[in-house]
Amino acid sequence: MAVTLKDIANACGVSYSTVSKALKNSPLVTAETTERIQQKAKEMNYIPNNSARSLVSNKSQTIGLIWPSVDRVAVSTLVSEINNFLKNTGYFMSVSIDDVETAAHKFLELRFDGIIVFDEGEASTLPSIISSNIPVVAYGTDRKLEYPIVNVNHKQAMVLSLDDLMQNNITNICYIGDLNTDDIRQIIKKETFERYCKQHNLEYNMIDSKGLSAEDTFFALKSYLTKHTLPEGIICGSYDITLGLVHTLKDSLDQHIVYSYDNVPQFDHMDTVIHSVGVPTKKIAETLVNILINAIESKENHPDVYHLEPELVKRK
Amino acid sequence: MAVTLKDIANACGVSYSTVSKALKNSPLVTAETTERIQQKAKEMNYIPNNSARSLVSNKSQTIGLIWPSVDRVAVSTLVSEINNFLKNTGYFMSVSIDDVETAAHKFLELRFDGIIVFDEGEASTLPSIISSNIPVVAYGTDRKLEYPIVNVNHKQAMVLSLDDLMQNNITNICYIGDLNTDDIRQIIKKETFERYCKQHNLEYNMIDSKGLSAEDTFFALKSYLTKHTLPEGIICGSYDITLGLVHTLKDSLDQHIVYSYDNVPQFDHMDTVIHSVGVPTKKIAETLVNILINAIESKENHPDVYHLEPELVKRK
DNA sequence: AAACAAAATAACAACGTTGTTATTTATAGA
DNA sequence: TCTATAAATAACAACGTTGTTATTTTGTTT
Repeated sequence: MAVTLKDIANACGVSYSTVSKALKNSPLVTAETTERIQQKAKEMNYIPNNSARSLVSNKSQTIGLIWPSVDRVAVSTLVSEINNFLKNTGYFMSVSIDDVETAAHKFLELRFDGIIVFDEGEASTLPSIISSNIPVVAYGTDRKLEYPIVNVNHKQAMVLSLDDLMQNNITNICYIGDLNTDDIRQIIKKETFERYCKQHNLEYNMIDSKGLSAEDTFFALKSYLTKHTLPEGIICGSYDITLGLVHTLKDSLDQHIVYSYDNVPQFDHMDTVIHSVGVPTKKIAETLVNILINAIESKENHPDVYHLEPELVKRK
Repeated sequence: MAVTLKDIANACGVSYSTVSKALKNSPLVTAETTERIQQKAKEMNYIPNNSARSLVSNKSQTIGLIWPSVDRVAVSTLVSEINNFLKNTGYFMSVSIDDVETAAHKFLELRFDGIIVFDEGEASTLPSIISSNIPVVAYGTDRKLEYPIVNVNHKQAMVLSLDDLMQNNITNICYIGDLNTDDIRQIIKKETFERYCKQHNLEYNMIDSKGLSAEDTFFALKSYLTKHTLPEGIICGSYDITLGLVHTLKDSLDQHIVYSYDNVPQFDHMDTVIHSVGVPTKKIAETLVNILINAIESKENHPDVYHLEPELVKRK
């Protein structure tokens, strides 16, 4: 059985409430006894019981992150950064790869202090019962929810890429992305691309990557290329889709000018020149964490939509 | 404030202990009142408090998984499978991407029921204080620890590949893997390869991928190929390393016969022919979960070493 | 209708903490 | 030495559950 405050109290000949205070360096306990108690606690390998703590203080110092699509490479970078920021703020991050509803429900049972969820459209919307019981922040798209959402302005990212293509007089272009999906982020990319092209009378087409993974894209492109060719200018809907493109085109990639969504550090180390648009991963992570911690500490959860402006990073 | 048993009791005009029993479908409460109470509980959006439960029952129905290297693709498949098996057994999986010691300590504070840890050598060994307080199972290598460890027999996997190469009369071979590391799994691969080649008088060399990621491998190979060429037979130390090789060789890959560690489903969908050796991911996940759940329910944690035998999957 | 057993529900202690209140001990001033 | 005060420590209630024990209600038998 695990060591409790009472065990330490007995070993030290004091009451357990004194032990509790001593371990928290309370000024109510003399320095001398504090020292003695802490010494003993370490010696006995005392590990505080978070359940008991949480019960009385309503705090667990833990944040739940809901990440149903573990296999996406681009996202793992973001998850890593979020973990770093949370750690600096004194919170522990617990990740669930279950579906949004299951994960959120369990996080509530565990009385975690907050939830970060990757919003991927209707399917991942948290019921209001949940969001009214615990601070939630979503990373996602343009829509308004019952909790704050950090939006990386996919529209503007698309416009940045297209403006740059126009400036380089490349008018024969395509967009490769997940075209048939509920994921609003993907819908926005597609629609912005189409609207822009029509407005500027550009020659364009859109290629369905049939999914968001590199693998999906690889197969989709392989089949597409048996009948068609790719235009000079290419915009890819995500880092993983870009990987799929690179894998498909191989050596002939340098005949194209490629722009990719997701401003992840990986692009800097690639051997092929690929421009990228997006908000730097660190910036996204920092924003998500700040909003959530603020909501927890102020006990106010405003369902605001935060817009982070993307940057175009051009590479040589 | 969250709804408690007391709130439901008041709303129903019964005592809270009756509510507790009713929600657990205890035969001590009449079917009629059980129905009425469950109805009300749902209506009031009651969410049980795991902290209170855990305090009295010493169970959290939650398993902690320690996964410090989120960026490895091959591992994410395994993590996914583990989650599935745990869910079927009635446990929730909470993932931490913190370092082993930090994560394990927090899992203990949270009074989780068990821990799964990816053993990557000395640096990831759990102190005995921890393993004596909670059932632990490791996924890793050949060594004996204070808790059970599932070993995928990397030695045998290497022998399988080499035997197959010999049978095909390919005697000019190389191994691509992480050569300078503490990770015992990598050391075993390297040493087994070397010993086998010497014993059979094979012409061989070993190429350092300088890391375990596809990216690391890509750069290492790029630089290696400026001075050398690759032999016909190639054995890659992991799925990610193989990805790096594929990315580097591109079209000239079919001049080689490639064997890769990690028996992940991804290989089946690749366009290039790559043989793979390893224990199927599902098998590993199932074994890990079974051992852990057994240890939890029997309250006995034998520090056994489990050997899973790898399979060679040849592709056309 | 009284006596009893069985069924249903209520009351209570415990789990390991924290924060508040009560008690003991030490320190000082007269 | 005795009181007044401050400092140190102890005792206690509370958090939301579960499982055990106590009490009330219902039904049956005579």
